[in-house]
Parts: sequence; structure tokens; C-alpha cells
Amino acid sequence: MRIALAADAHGGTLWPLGEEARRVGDLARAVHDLERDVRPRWIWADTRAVYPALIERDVRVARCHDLTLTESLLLAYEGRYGEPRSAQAAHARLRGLPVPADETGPHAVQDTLFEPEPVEIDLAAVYADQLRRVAATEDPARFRLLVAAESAGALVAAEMGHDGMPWREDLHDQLLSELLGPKPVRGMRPAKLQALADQVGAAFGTAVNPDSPQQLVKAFKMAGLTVTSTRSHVLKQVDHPAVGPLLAYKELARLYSSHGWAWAQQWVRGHRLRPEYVAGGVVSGRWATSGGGALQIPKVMRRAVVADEGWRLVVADAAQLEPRVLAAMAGDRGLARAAGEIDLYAALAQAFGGARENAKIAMLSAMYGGTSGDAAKLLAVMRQRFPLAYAFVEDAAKAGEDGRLVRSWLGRTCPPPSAHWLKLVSGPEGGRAARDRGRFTRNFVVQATAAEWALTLMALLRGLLPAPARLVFFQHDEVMVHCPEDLVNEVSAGVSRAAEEATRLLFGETPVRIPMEAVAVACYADAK
DNA sequence: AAGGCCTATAAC
DNA sequence: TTCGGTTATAGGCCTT
Repeated sequence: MRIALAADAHGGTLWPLGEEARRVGDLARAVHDLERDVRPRWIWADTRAVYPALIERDVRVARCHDLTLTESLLLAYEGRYGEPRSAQAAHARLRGLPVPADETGPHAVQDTLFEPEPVEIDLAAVYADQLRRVAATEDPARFRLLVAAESAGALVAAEMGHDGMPWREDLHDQLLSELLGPKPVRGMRPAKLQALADQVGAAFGTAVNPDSPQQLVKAFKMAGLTVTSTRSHVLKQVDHPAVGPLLAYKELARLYSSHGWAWAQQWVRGHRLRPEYVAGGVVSGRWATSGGGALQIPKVMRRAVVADEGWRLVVADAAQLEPRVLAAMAGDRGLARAAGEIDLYAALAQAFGGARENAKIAMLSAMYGGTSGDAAKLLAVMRQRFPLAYAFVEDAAKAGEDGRLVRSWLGRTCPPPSAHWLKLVSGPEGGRAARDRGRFTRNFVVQATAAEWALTLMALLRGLLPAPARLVFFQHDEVMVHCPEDLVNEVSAGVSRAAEEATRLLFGETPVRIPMEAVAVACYADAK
């Protein structure tokens, strides 16, 4: 059963497909009852606008179809990248009405919540149109899976944003104090940071703001040293007494400004980090965050992520996900056989002269377009030993260089070349621009497919988790579940099973394995 | 004062 | 001949 749903200021409208629409005063109550009785697939305009209010009322749904995310996938597939993707825009296109631009900006979703819809959107008609367009894709079964996974991802993102990841404010403060000195008063640098800044100044013989690349370059110049930038790896080559304290400063300043006290004040409440995840926020299908920086948490801060009393964190990541995905996509039997092993690179080592490191460089260069060091030599070996995998990424690169589109395994489509690129590519620097886009499309097919595998895994795992276990973190190829201690085994088994099912759902019968070993820990820092 | 671009670095 | 992809965030610095 499928039910379209629209929220408004006074409740909402439910529209079981093929039946009359009916208004309800208490939307959350109605959704709860229907979810309990019939478990429909909910069709709604935008999960980010609709679902948080339901979660707030403790109502969760198993399945949905997000019209905005689906429209976005379809427009890209159809070569119409950039057209407005909201359900309202899709509706307007169907009816021949003026198409409203998408809301943009940090508060777009919240703003629309409090504004009445300017026009009534025929959700069922938009949905039917999308199903028709999905059926017209080259492989409708795959695209349907993509739509389902993307929509499920939106549910998970909203739920994780609500539940939050366990975060001990006291341990975070303790960690910051150890590294930086006590929390400073507003406008002051923490003591250890100031001491390092003073050392840098002393080494130059004049006060320099270590946060200013311009001042640093000038100061080095006065000391008779020319630096092309003030990046850490450049400074490491420079012999000057300021370099030591400067590198230390940079590392700590990063922690302070990006994940320091101000950050915690804004994003941590009641022992939970609650960032805002954006499913489908990256062209490759990876998630983004629009606040909270949850996908860039420095590793040292994992010490602050601690399970509640009597609970555990079950942490699992898919090791070597991208080369495994490539092996499955390309149907390269030799690579797929190696991808049946726990350590793919070790299994490949023999083909690359015995060194595991060489195998790794070869694979990464193939997927990222790397050319430095021994890459060229190793890629030649790869071409010979794993011709299908090699050809797969080469074809993707060639398509990008030619200005064509590439797609992931399930049909996510890369953006078309920009007008700027088209101009560049026919000019004197055209070769460079073409190669740049080739690297992008080469990586896109792998990264996007890895992302949809991870999305599928998460959708499956969400359905397998026993209450009250909760998904609390997801970072590209890694998931974290927070659960009572006595559920650890069940949750770990769920993770492995979800990984196996995700692999089979995407790739069918294949020797490739994408193992996910879960570990249960009290503290995230102990997971690796 | 606000906004856009640049540089730098965190994650995968 | 150099020259690996996707991001978020913050501070400096320049323009308006």
C-alpha cells in the first residue's frame, strides 16, 4: 500500500493511492496507526521537511519515497542536471505552470515549514510521473533500488540527526584542556596555542599571526627563505626554527577552531552530538553535513564518544570498499577473486611483484587517476593482469574527457560539463581541463557505487536492528550502532548480514565479498 | 558590515 | 611535463 502525505500547519492530508484524500488533524497519530496496521510506503515531497516532526512525536516509518531526492536523481539521469528538483517544481512542469526555483541557503527547509504551500501539489501525479520515468531508464530494477536506498537514507539521516551520537562533554573538555590549556575567555587564544604563537614570533624576531599565510610567507622571505605555500607538508621541508612551533600550532589551532568549545556549545546537547546530515548532499551520493562537521571529526576526539552506562557502540567499516566495488562492477574475474579475500591488497600482491603496497598504489591510481611515483609502471601491470577492471575506469575517464556523462552501477549520473569547461577544453589549456574531468568521472563511477552500496547496507541494517538499538553514526563506509550490552551479538550479526545482502542486492551472484566486521566497544577510540 | 574568494586541514 | 577523488569549516583578506 502506498499513501501520499502532505503536512500543513493544522495537521495534514493523507491520500492512499487510488482512494479519496482525507484530512487529519493529528498527522503523527494517523501515521503511527497506519504504520502499525498496514506499513505503507509513504510518498512525500521532502523527508527533511516532513519527517522530523513525526520523529519528534516518536513516530518512525519503515519506508518512504522522497519525491525531491528522486526528482534529483531522475533529472540528472535524463541530462537535465540543475533544473529545479522540488516536488513543487516537478508538479509545475507536469501542469505547464511556471517552475519555481529551488529554495537554497542554510534555512531553506525550516523556512518552508512555516509557509503555506503556494499551490496544492498533486503528489500522486508527481509520483506516477516519476515511476514512468524510472521505468524508462536503461535498467529500471537498479534505478528502483537506487530510489529506495536514497529515500531510506533520508529517513536514517533524519533519525540520526534526532537521536545523536553519544558524546561526553566532560571528556571532550578534558581533552581540549590537555592539548590546548584551559578554556580561554572570549577572544583569547588558549594558553598553549598562544605560547606556540609566541615561539613562532620569537623565531622570526617579530610578531607574526600564524593564522595568516600572507604574513608567514613574508616572514620567511625576510629570513631569506622562499616558500610556495604554508601547507604543513611544504613547511616540513624548510629548515628554520619557526617551523617546529608553527606546525604544532597549526595542528592544535585546527582542533580549537573546528571542534573546540564553541563547536561543542553549538552542536552537543545532553550527551549527544546532533549534526544535520544531508542525504544525497554530494554529487557522488555520499552524505554531507550542513552543520556540526560530523563527517570530519578529528580522530583524537573519538575519546569523547562513549556509550551510555550498560550500553555499547557497535562499530563496523567496510575495508577496501572501493576496489571491491570496482571488481564487482567490471566483472573482472581475477580482481573479483582477490576481492573474495579479507585483505584484497595482500591477495593482489603477487601480481604486483610481491609487494602489497604496490598493489594498493596500483588500485588507488586506477580509481583516482594518480600518475605520480611508480603509478604508471604499476598501472601497466594492472592493464595486463586485470584488463576488465582497467578498461572499466579508463572508459569512465575517456567519457569524462570527451564531455560525456557517466553513471554509477544503479544509475546515479554525474553532472554534465559546465559552460566554463566547454570553453576551456577548446582552448590552449584544453588538455589539462579534459584530464581533470577525466579524473573526476573515473572516480565518480567507483565512489558513487560505493556510496550506494553503503546506503543499501544502512537501509537493510535499519530494518534488522532490534529495539532499542539505534544507528547513531555513518561516515561513508562506516556505521555505528548504540545498543544495550546484551544486544551486541544480535547487532553485530545484523551488520554482517546487511553487508552480505547489500552485496547480493546490488551485484547478484559474484565472488566479490564486502565483509563488515563489527567490534563492540565502550569508547569509539578503542574501535581500531 | 557583509559577502565572496583563498588557503589550510579534518574526514572518507 | 606533474598534476589522486569527494567534501565542511574557519580565519584571513579583499571588495562592495
